Amino acid sequence: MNTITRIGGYETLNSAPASLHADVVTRLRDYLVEGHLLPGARIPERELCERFEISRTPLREALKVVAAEGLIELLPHRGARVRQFTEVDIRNLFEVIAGYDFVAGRLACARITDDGISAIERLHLEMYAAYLRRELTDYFRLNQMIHLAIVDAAANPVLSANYASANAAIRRLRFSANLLNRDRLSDAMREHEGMIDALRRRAGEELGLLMYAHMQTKRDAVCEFMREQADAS
Amino acid sequence: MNTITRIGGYETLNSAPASLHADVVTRLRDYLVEGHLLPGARIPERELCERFEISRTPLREALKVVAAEGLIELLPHRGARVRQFTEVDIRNLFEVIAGYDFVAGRLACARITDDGISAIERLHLEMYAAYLRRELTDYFRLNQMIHLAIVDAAANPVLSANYASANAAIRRLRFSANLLNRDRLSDAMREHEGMIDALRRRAGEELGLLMYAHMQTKRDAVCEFMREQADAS
DNA sequence: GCGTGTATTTTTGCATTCAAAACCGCGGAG
DNA sequence: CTCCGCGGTTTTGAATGCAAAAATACACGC
Repeated sequence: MNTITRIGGYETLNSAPASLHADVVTRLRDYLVEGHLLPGARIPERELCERFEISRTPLREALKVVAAEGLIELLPHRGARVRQFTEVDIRNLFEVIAGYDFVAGRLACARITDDGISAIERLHLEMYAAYLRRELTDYFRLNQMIHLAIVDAAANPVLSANYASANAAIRRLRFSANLLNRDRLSDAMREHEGMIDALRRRAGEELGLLMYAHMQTKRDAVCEFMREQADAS
Repeated sequence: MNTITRIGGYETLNSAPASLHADVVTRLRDYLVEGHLLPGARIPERELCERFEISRTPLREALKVVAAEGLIELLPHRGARVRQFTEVDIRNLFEVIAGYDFVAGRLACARITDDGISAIERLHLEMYAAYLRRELTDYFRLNQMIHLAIVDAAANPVLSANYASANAAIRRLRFSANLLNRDRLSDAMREHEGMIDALRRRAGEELGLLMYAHMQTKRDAVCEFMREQADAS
């Protein structure tokens, strides 16, 4: 028998067969992150009930939770809408995520195993290969995996949960931004080189600051991209 | 007429007459933070319904949201319990909060007005006075206000919301820890002196690192306190 | 033809209902 | 005496129902 699946207490990351409620929250979040609904679109309660084969009550509970996470917004008597992130929203999110990366870098150096370092080095090499081949999908995926691996190495479930939540909001956006800012890739690669080096030396303070600066740079790149998009339209 | 009260999108901090749902979430959170229920205690659904004069549906929606925040945990078919924070939980929370403080310090220096700095300096002096008089309640309250003021000065609603949420979990605990670790107060005061000085010079990088280190120190003090408490029982 | 006021439909928010699972007290077996 | 099992009660989780608000359709006046 599996262990009890606690909800709250940051245990929802378990892949255990969670309760219906937790399951619905996860499915709803994924559905949104995968971009089936356009930003600003009304969320069709009735339709999602049919899709998930549940009644309105559990769906509405999930909507409130996802709204609290910031993926959607609830307009009184007007239903739920897919959150429209402005440039300022994204900027704010990146600044918080940069803080998570800072903490992750510091703690990871203190807590990661040698095998953990090797694993991240391998990911880094793979990412470098993808960079050379200009395979942006792989590059992006590996990039994400490296950051996640460092966050996980910090061995702090609270950090991991918050990081995941904040990232959900910007995942899609970041990909498009990377796509259109190819020229930024070489800088990002250089920054990653430095990060891996600091990790290898377990220089926590240095890694933390590097990761923070790295995310601030990304923040600026993404925001610039958003402004271009906005101007174009 | 008042503006629309958005929920999600981090607008819930507004003091606007929020929807019933947002209101219930706030009341429930406050009720928990104020410590009316002992950690580990079952949350009496029926009773809270009567207290808040609502039916079970909106209360249960609020329970899921507060569970996602980590204040309570939901045990399938066994109801909601007030979260029992272990020493490890608190340690993890403090590490994340330290990250928020780091970001807040950096951004505040870049964005705060001169008047804002003056206001914080005043709070600092008041806190110093409370420290000299050993008025711990005031000291603690002013301490919190200073940290909050710096976070607000960062002008990042995402940061503010996350900070508030993380702090809710440890507010009570931190107070008891301060109470019993009087000898740590002078160190804390010295650290605060340095922070105010860095803020005055708008030395963001320095302030960020000072605040991070300050919270790490607090983390250790609180965790030590928790271990003592645990050993004593 | 276009804007406006009104009636109808739909959707939302909450209360209530209902089945199922957990709790509880008690009796019996080991 | 302790442990297990069993029926009744309580509590939980989810579906449904219902009133109110919003969206929509539509007719009327300009």
